[in-house]
Amino acid sequence: MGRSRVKLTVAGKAGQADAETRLTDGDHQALRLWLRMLACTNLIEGAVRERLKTEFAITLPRFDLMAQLQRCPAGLSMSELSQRLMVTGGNVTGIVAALEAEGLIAREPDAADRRVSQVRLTEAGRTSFERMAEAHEDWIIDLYAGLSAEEQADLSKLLGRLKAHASNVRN
Amino acid sequence: MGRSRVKLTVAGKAGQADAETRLTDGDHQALRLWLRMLACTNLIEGAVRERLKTEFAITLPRFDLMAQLQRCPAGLSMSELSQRLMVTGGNVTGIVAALEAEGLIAREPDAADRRVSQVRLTEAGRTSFERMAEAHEDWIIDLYAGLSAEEQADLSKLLGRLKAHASNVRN
DNA sequence: ATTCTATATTTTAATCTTAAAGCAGTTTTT
DNA sequence: AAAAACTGCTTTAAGATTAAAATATAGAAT
Repeated sequence: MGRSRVKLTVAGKAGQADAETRLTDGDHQALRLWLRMLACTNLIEGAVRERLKTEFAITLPRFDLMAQLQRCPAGLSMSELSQRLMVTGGNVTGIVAALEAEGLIAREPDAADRRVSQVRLTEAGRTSFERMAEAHEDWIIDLYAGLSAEEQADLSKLLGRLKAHASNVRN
Repeated sequence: MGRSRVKLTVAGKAGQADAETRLTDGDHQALRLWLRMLACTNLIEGAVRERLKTEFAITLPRFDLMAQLQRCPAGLSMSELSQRLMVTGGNVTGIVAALEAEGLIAREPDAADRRVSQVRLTEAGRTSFERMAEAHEDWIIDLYAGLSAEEQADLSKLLGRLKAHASNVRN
């Protein structure tokens, strides 16, 4: 992301160009639009990831998992987390293990079904998450502040229509 | 500016629900918009990944790298690829190695600077990419077909504005 | 020319991700 | 009840990704 011109010598995230940069006149409107949309999303997601890392030393997947747990103080099973996060079970296993090792979440065996683990935030996890969530929402608000409320509503509407259509485009 | 409590999730893939599904009334407009945008992007990107995999047995990163090379028949160095793809050099090293092993690209030492490798598509790579690119563009056109040309233009304009603003939101 | 600095690339260690295989426990069939 | 089928979770293998360290080469400064 457009850091300054400093030495992004070897390791840095390279370059200022984005997906859109590689377009040609011949490309179809939809393709151009797609690349622009991708560039936008990556820009915002990258900013969020970076700030979560630098300000709170946490990754986005872990933050997302904690967000689910905060909304369900009673706890969630691994399967429920998998569904809500829209990722595979194996993935949840790994992220839960990491957060548990950090003391931010805890697991308890389910009394009724011995296959199930109930996962919930610890007190430390809840406290930590609340601070992060507040900052996170502010970042998003700032990142979208270039659009007025009306423009945001328009954008939302167009995306809603796009989503509705794309969901139905099956092979 | 602490706002309402954040209830969010950022998507991954799998399952049916999407990021938007878990919003609450208290959430700020920008946050809702962001989650919707993320859901849209993930939906489309997921469809593209899946089809590249099932129809052409290739991953999206590899396809993207080949797309860069097709635009530059003279070849690109690892650094140039890194910049254009907006990923780190180490990442390019891995993807190039995989494509080279498949015979789709080739590397040649640069005559002028012995640190540099020039990478380009092989004949097989070019042929293969052309077929994939055509299908890819068709998929995108279909996925966006729920929006009229005007709506697509509106969306593009809004995203352009968003991108311009978000690029300037630096810490 | 020698040393210092910068650039190009690779390697390594982490994290995240999926698909598929495997294990353990539950439920349904027979 | 025994067998079969299903569910919840973990493990494994492969790929993508980054940051940071390591190499090798080039260019600049002394």
